[in-house]
Amino acid sequence: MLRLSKLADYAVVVLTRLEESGGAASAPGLSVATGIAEPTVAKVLKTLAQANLVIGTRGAQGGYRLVRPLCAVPISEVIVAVDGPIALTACVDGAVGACDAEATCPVRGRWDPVNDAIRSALSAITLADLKRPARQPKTPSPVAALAAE
Amino acid sequence: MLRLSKLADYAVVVLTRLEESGGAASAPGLSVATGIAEPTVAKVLKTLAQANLVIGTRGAQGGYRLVRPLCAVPISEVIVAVDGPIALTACVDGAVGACDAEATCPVRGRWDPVNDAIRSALSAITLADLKRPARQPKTPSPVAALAAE
DNA sequence: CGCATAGAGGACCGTACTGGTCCTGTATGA
DNA sequence: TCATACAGGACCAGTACGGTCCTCTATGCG
Repeated sequence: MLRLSKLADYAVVVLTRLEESGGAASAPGLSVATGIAEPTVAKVLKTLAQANLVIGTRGAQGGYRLVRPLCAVPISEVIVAVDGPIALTACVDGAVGACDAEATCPVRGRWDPVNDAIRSALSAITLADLKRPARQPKTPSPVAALAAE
Repeated sequence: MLRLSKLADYAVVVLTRLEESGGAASAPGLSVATGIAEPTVAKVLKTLAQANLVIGTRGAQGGYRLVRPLCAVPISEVIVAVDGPIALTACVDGAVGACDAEATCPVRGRWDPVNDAIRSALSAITLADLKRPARQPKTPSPVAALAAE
């Protein structure tokens, strides 16, 4: 189904909520705000912190705050942070040994353009583009431009 | 990891091999040609037949043949045939009830542009684009155009 | 100074999905 | 008439993911 992991979905939700909370909030607070279980929210935030998308401060009155505004965060970055590198198949970047039929594989290493296309498509969309209303965006988003082809 | 199913990978391999065999071959024949186990090849071909990407003829001397040349088959079609609709998350096309936090979800239904972007990116690449050499394509592929943005 | 809060970083387990095989039925050519 | 090959399932095992929990560290407040 070409599915994205739920964690990545949660990450987007949490980050969006984080900005709505003024750019800073705690994991328990975000849990009640989003309806996502607290341990899960914490897990997502910890992952995002490792990717430097948020910064966590410990102690009482601690919490997480956004490093960049959502409009400066492409979803590709979130996906990479949570799900790892974007690669549709194992046969990427000339990886050797990942596929047992390397010798006979007729599409050897040719998924790369596909991966690149998806990467660039995801890089063109920022988290701000996923936010609620934005009914009539003044400037047509790159998404629309891509879809129009 | 945003992974594609192996079956879809196999499908591309099998279809490519099918064209190299003159557009027609049997499942056992494709199995030995690709190195993929015969039951798996059969499964993939059955799926592709349901999607009208190949046509199977029964009986001795039977087999499968391509309906369209590879250059007329976007990979998106193969992926949809094997893996189902391309949708990164459950919250697609305004599906209701799929997400238990619909009420509070701040990105409700906003993954759609992402899905569209990926769909269009995958639609712009045909199976012919994945074939072996094609080192210096005369006409820059749409993939390159997308990546250049 | 001590305690409550909150993040960091793991380990851990159940489930659901995928990959892969196999079985039965049907069609067709030699 | 039989061997071949597709059609359409059911079926099983391995794995990866989602989700929870535990321990440790840091920090603000009473």
